[in-house]
Amino acid sequence: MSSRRPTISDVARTAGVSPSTASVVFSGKAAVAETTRQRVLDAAASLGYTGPDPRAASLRRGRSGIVGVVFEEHLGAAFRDPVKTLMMDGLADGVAPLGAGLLLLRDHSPGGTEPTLMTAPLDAAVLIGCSGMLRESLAVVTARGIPVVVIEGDAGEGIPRIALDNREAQRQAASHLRAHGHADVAVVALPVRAGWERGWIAHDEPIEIDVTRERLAGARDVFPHARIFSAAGSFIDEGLAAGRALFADPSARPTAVIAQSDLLAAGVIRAAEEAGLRVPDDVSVTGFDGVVVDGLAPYELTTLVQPAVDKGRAAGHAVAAMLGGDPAVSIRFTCDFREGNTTGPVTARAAEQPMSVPR
Amino acid sequence: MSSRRPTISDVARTAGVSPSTASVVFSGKAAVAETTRQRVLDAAASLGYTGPDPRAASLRRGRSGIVGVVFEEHLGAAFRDPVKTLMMDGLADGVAPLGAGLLLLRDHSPGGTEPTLMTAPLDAAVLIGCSGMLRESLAVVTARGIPVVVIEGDAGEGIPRIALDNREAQRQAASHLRAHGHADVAVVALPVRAGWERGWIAHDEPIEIDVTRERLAGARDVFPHARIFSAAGSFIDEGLAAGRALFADPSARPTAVIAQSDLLAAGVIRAAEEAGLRVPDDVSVTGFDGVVVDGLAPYELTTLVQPAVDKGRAAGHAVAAMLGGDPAVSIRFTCDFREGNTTGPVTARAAEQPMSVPR
DNA sequence: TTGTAAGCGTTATCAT
DNA sequence: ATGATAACGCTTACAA
Repeated sequence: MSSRRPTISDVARTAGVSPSTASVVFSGKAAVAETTRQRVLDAAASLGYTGPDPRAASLRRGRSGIVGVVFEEHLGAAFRDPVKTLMMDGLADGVAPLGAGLLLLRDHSPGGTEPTLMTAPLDAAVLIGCSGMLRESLAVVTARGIPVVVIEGDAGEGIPRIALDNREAQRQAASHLRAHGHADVAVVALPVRAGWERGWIAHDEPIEIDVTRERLAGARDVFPHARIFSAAGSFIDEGLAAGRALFADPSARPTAVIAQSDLLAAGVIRAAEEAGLRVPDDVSVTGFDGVVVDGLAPYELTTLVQPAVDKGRAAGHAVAAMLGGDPAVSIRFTCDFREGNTTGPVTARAAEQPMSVPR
Repeated sequence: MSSRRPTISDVARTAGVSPSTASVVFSGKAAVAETTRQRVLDAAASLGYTGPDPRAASLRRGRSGIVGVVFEEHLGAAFRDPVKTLMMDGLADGVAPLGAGLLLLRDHSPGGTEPTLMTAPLDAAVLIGCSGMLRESLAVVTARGIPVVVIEGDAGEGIPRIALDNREAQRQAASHLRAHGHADVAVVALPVRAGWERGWIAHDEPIEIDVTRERLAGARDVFPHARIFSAAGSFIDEGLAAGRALFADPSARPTAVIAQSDLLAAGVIRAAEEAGLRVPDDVSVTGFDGVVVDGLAPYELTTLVQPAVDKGRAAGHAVAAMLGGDPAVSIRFTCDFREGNTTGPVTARAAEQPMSVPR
């Protein structure tokens, strides 16, 4: 009907009050006489005014109520990872007090039209991992005074991080295996770098991804010579493929496998079953993350439970604090070792097999 | 150093040009002499200006470059569903030409501070499902002229929908089973309503969730008397539990199971194995969705492949079209029947078993 | 190719 | 409790 959408001024005029009064009616930031209030509301209703335009409000306020979440990967891939999903949950919680929503951002925008760290109206940003490409945009964002927090990654300089005791935690699992008498242990690792194809890796292979490197270091603290098969991602099928590689040669089977994620561990277990091995009697398997692996029952993984939700929540709190003017703080979370039924002592049958030769 | 962040006017002044020229340098919307351009860029660099403030730009332009995605559930739960994940992928694609990003929004805001359909600076909104609670906010949003599209749900009135031929598709799978001689078929259904606990349902049970009801109707078109076990969600473990219920009584085992999702089907298969039944020799199983079920190999589900990515993309296109002033269009997608290795003819051994009695 | 000018719709501040 | 005023920072006709 009307040529343009009504504004708060229109409402004010109709109600016979000033724009500031009308504004206050909608924001509730100050007391308004009930009769006035009602008059404004009626005017709004009659004009079809549905409340302040968030765009204008955010300009004036200097806040958009939006927190950007930046992923390194394709969005679809990111959400297949249960740990990331849990983190998102925590993050949503953590920024809730801020009244903020989460804007999904991809690291690299091929088309160029997508919103980026630089073009989106963000109040703050949370990076999940931090590859090289991102560093550049990061400089821009911090220059603009937008708080940034990095989860599982290093953005250098004074950017607060939400970290995990990956190495120490993984060492715990390894020690657990050693205490059970395991000596011939293999590692099924997360990817070595972006775009990695699955395969065995040499002992001096440079590992670009922080999480992979740290967890591997923990395993090597206990088993320096463990063979390492690096998967192409944290998926059950990748673990299955890795497990097949591990168990292919009956004369060189490890008695235990340290998987760097629960999904990989689940795949390894499946490969073991396929090879006629029983878990944990013939081979012990440890995971990492402590997520619920759909369909893994009746197994209960021996794993490191990481506080994924808390990590997300902490990131949310961190940006909230920074927005409030408080100094940025890095936090390091700790994993809990949880013994399930996928690890056990080396048995006669397992030990009977010829030891595999490292390398 | 400076008391406030530099604006484009500051840059213009420093460069000795007008604000509009500086603006154009950053937006690239018009030709600028190279020397002028460089002068502006230098000025920006010297002032530490990192580009136009997106908030101001969005007010002026009337576009924020943000599309809201509204979920009924907890974010974490939503992303555990591979179909939703795929849809998000398609959606991200679909809104890309718009240059828009996706803002995650939850249906229900317990705290009350969360951004909502009404308070977020959205150009458009996509609802995944549409529960009652949402209807109200919807009115507000549409009143404001913000385009809205609903995927898998009914928002009433003239709100465009992205739908699926659930009933017809499910009927195809059922017919396939009948053609193979199956007569004693059970259905493992998606939840009957929000908050549903798994269990058998009576034939007159009212089913509140559209998808569940439609797919069930398709199955009943062929097998009116099929017993129905409704799971609490689309998860492998739910399918496993359902399968156990189905196979518990050896004297009342169905020769085929119609699962309303691939994840449920995967669980049913696992339950079958657990019960010592071979798939498809002893029991045939069909799924729905056509997603890759991590860890299901070597089975390949007989299923209905739904174009999940396309659905998302279509939703993106739809809002893009609406933003362009074109009329809203509802789209109905079609599933493809795909025969895998989880269905087959009724065998002597399966038929040998006593038929189960419906009800 | 560059400049001028007029908002975009709201809210914070300060008076009254 | 209400109102007047002045930004918030930018973009885009239109004019030069």
